Amino acid sequence: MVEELGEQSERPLSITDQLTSEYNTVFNNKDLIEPDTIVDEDRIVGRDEQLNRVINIIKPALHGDQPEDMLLRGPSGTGKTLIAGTVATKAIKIGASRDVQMEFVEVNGKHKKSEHEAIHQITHAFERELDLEYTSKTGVSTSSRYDRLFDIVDEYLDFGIVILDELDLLVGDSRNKDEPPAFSDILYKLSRAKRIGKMDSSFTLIVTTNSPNSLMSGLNSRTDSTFNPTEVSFADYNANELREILSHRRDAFYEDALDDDVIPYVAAVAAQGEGDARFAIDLLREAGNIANRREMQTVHKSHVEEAKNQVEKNYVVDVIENVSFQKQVSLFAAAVVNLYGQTELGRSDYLTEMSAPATVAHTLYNWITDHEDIEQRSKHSFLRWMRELDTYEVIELNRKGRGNEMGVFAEYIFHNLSAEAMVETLADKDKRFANVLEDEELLKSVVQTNLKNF
DNA sequence: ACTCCACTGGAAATGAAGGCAG
DNA sequence: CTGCCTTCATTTCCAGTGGAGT
Repeated sequence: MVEELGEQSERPLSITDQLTSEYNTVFNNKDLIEPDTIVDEDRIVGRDEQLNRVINIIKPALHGDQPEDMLLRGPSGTGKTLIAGTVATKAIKIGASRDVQMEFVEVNGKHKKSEHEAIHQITHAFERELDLEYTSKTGVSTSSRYDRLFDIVDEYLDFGIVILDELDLLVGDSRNKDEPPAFSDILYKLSRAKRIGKMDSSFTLIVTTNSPNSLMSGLNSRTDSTFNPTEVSFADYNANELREILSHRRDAFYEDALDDDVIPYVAAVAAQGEGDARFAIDLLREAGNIANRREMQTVHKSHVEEAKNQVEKNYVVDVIENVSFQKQVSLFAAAVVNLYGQTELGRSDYLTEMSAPATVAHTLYNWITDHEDIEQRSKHSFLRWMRELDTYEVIELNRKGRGNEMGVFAEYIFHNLSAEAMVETLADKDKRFANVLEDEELLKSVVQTNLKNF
């Protein structure tokens, strides 16, 4: 606690000076283009049909009837979560004015590892919304987590809305193939609780997914018979819709802070990719940030061009920051090998430049963990983590051969975020990484010796 | 087609953390 | 406090895989 205060370093300008200096921004209301903002209904574009359907499905809740569960399907950034969240928020407001106690919570399957964790998160979110005392996560069976959840809904709510975002990603422990994925159990237990009438009150499930097929085929037969959602499809936005979406959020910026061609350009760039509205909005915001940093009054097309890189980088940085410490160490080791090993890497025929061979990266992992007194895990774990980071597209993993009867090896390539940026990001985040970098010459020679011996 | 070897991937085992009952 | 239980991360064991040169 006390340590946090001790970190102040000397600054050229006093804090007061800096805080009171002229504030230059192109943003009038930045909230409008923050990722998680739930916007007014009139800012929702090109999704009239979906909006109507979701509204009609939720509506019975306001009259004491049980709404259908919903499955919102479509690629990412097509407004699924936005619409679910917006309608839920509105419904809660209306409910409150009619003395119907409602609440909604949202969990994203992407960030959850297991059934237990997901249920805990839902329970925890309700506890927070309702100002209840938090109950602990570990040391308690999953089924008692469910019970706590049902108790809360029963006791404090007339109706709950649970949004399960990107649920197909919540596969849980994939060790046993015969076991259904985690989301199957979650859906089964939640929808069963309603049907069986465990509670006086009830809730509805809104599931969103990019790949409805893998979701529905992952359900086992029990779940299948209890979970029968109404499906609503969402398609990619086209450039026109993206343009309109962005125009509706134009007032995030000051009147003349946007060049005329900025919004069409952002829309075109985003439509070229995936038709992902989130990406479009991130891009617009980042372009604004860049203009601000340059202390310019207006955002230009060229800022968007620059922002493109930044946004893609941010996605990777976001992943590395949310990954466990051991995985960060592994990544750091691989990045260091890549960064300091260039000369050696270029020398060999079977090594790609800008890569790091797994074996050497692992040796460095061991070296770093020794050096910084970090707990050391097995090679197997190291390899698994790196594979995992490959599936997150943080790095690219290639399998290569070493030549005659020398076997194959894996090499890690840094595409989306350069090894240098990766090392910097991590060194920024944790002192121990920065420590390792201090002795640059030593580190360099360790890397190169190991590459030579490889 | 074969060989070598580092990696892969599944399954089972182990160990740690932490709440709960007695 | 002790023994027990659940979940989760990691380790251990083991049977493949596959790149590339012969």
